[in-house]
Amino acid sequence: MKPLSARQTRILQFLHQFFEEKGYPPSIRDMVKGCKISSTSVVEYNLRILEREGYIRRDREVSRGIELSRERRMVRVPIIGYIAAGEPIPVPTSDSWSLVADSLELTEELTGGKKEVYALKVKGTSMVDALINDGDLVLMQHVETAENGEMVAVWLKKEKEATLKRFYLERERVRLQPANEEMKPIYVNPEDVEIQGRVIGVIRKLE
Amino acid sequence: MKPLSARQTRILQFLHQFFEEKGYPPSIRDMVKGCKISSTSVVEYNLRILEREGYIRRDREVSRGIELSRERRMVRVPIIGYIAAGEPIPVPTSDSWSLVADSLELTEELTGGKKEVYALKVKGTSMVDALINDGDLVLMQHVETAENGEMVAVWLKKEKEATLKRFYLERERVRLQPANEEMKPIYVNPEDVEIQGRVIGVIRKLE
DNA sequence: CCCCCTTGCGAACAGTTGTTCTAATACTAT
DNA sequence: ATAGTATTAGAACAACTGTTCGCAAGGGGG
Repeated sequence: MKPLSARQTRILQFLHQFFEEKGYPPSIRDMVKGCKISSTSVVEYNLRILEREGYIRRDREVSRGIELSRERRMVRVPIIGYIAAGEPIPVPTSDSWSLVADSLELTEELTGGKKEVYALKVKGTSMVDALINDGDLVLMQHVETAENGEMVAVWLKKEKEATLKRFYLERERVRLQPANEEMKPIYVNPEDVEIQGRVIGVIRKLE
Repeated sequence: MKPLSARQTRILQFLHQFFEEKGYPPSIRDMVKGCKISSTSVVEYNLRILEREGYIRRDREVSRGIELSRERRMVRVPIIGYIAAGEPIPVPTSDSWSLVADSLELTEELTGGKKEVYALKVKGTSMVDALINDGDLVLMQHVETAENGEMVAVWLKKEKEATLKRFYLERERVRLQPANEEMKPIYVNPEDVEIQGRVIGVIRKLE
């Protein structure tokens, strides 16, 4: 993307502002007025550049046929339960996406376009070594096996404990590494590890 | 809201679908074609009803002047810079919302409807005591004074250090409490504290 | 200097589009 | 059935709107 001229920046900014305000795109003559430009052809000229540079998409010959390029996709993520040290980790079922009361609305920017993302609310401060606090929301994707280095939610059968750690399968053992690099990893037997999901994000809301 | 007729439901559904697909609202004649209606006046007639019942908002005499009432709760949050232990904390300027290259799109669910929210990217692991990791995004709101108990970004003048802590003004000193409750607070002189913003959220994206 | 490219300007054209009017049809309650 | 309301149909109009064309001003390089 080449840098935009002052006029192009102005038009792009007006485009966003108008759309935000009205809910539909401006006409070329709206832009003439809004950006204090003297002719529609100047706008037309600069719109071509904005389109070529990928800032907008246009449908020619259609009034207000401008689409702002940034993705505006929203995803509704169900909060299917709580995650706490001593309790089993909830696993999504087929109903999860339809029958759940509480949910969270996110952009695909946060879910990375992944499918079947769900959220768990953290109960208690047992996950501070993963830099996760009481009340945080953990974005999860259901998997049953993990790649090395991925942050996963695991259930340790012997210890009867749920935890969030980075997963590394080593020779005959599994190394679980806390997100906080200053803290020491724990080593467990592979049979003791039950992978419940992959952590793809953390959201903390403060009041 | 009265129940909608089949035709009105059809139109409303087409409206959403068209908008989702194209990024701008359909014209009345688009709806005629898309909903297999024989006349523009029928669409006009039903649009009035949809407007009266609050499903849409219209700007009369404006082509494609339709705004969908549901879900328009997206906010673009500029990432105005980095926050690191030894560097001053960036403060938003009036340009921040228009001239920033990098930005984040969020729902108002996360910003709580607050105005002038911006984001800072965390550089380094110096904020682990706030349960914030390298690469995390901190959602901020610009304030110059803080209420007791709020999580704030502060610049400690004497120590030349940026940090995120809960703020408590006590008799003659300021107590800065890490989010991790197991860690001890630090006490500083009020003159040494420069409040740069209020933390309203934390977002961590994992790959 | 000239040439080429970018950018800006004004006007005109043709297709698009919201609106309105009249008439017809369907449905409901009395 | 009858009156009244809700809905549909078709057409015509005036304004809106994207496009295009000719022209000109500026700027950089040969």
